[in-house]
Amino acid sequence: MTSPAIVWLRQDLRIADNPALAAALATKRPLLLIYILDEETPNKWRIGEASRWWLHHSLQALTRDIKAKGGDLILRRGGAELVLLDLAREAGAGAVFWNRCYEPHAVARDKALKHTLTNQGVEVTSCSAALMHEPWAVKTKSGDPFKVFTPFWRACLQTEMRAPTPAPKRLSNWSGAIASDNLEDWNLLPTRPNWAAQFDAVWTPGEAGAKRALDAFVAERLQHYAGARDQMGVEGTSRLSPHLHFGEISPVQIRRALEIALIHDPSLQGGVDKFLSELGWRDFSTNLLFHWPALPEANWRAQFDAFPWREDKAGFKAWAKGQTGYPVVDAAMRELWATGYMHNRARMIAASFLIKHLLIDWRRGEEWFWDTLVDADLASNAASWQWVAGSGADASPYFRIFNPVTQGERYDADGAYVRRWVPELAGLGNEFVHQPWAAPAAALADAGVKLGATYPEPIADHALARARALSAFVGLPKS
DNA sequence: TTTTGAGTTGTTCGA
DNA sequence: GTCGAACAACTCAAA
Repeated sequence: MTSPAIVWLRQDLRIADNPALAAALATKRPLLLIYILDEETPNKWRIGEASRWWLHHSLQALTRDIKAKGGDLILRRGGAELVLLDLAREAGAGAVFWNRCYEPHAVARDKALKHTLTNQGVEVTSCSAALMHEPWAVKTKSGDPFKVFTPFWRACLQTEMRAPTPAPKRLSNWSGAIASDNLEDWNLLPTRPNWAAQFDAVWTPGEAGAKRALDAFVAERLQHYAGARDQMGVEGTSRLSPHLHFGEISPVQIRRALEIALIHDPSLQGGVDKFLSELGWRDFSTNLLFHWPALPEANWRAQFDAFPWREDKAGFKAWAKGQTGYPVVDAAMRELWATGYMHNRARMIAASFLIKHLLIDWRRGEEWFWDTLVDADLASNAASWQWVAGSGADASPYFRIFNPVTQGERYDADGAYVRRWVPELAGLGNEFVHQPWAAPAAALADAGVKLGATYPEPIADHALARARALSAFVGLPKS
């Protein structure tokens, strides 16, 4: 019996355009496909609760897809390095393939594993699959990684990108007997209470679901993406982020689909350019994490180490539960809780509120998002929170403090977003739905709103909070 | 080495 | 209601 090639699937839960899988198939060895759930290796950024829900369904879909092509997916739980070495020994594997991850712990783990396996005579091949460009492929003229997005993206656009690989027709499975865990035994799904009850209606994890989401986006929303992406009450965004995070679809596949759509309809150019640059931000964030591994834990700009963050347990709790008294902030946080997702603009508004109105450390927000987002991604999450805080690369200037009322009126003008997620305010007219405290008593009574009873009073005064944040930022040491 | 132009997403104030 | 300026100074990237 020919010794098998192990394909270790991680954040690449797809069959099409999976370079590691394609490379393994090209060796003509029989395949041993494995996914490892590692809850043993110490890691502050272990997979969050909402992401566990996604992972369960994604693995279910992947197993189905692999079996349909004559293969099988082996599930194992434990410390990833030990599990993989054991499996390689058990199966007498001659080669191991994986697609690269870029989180600091994954980079270190993979490097050690490659060394050990190679010393044991097992050939190791790692591939590029998750990004448009590897983090070391796009550099400034002086050879340093970019710290500003726009020149980074310009350089990306001038750098050759790999072509997507087609889906294999058959997966030649290794015939040896290998035990697999039962997915159900991993207890990835929430119970008591099942807070993910609404997730099913919103999401279809898996490669087929990702493809459908992309097709629907291209057909229905790409045309008006550049403007509609900011409207919180409208489905104007792609909602591909969780599919991308788990690797159910790749940015290279997406770019190919956009190029094809563009050939048929040149008027899509604006939407295509805008959406590609959003994928560029995903690459940029991963680059930052790769080159500055402390990004999730430490201020990228060290002068923020002196920032006078407040301890405010009650404020944090009100924020997390969507009870701040600012309708658009509360809608955002409740959308997150109900669906594991938050609209992009709402993320900026909610994050700005926590950091600048409540003066709570961005890392508290980062942890909350990590646990509650189905698209939680170490690089994007850390880079984006630092961007809002002003402590990050190419960050928002300190005086940019979102006004939740103005933002609501501009990007949720008809109040649809607030009414959907904060139904106790649904009866208020458009002029007060973003600022119920300004409504006359009669309007509140008509709408059945009792401030402080059916909906909270604002937990911070915008003008005061803004002034406080500005003075805190001005007090920071220079450079 | 020095210089130069530019830098995701905003708000407020006053004319 | 609308519009432009101020909000600061710094860092980055390339010439």
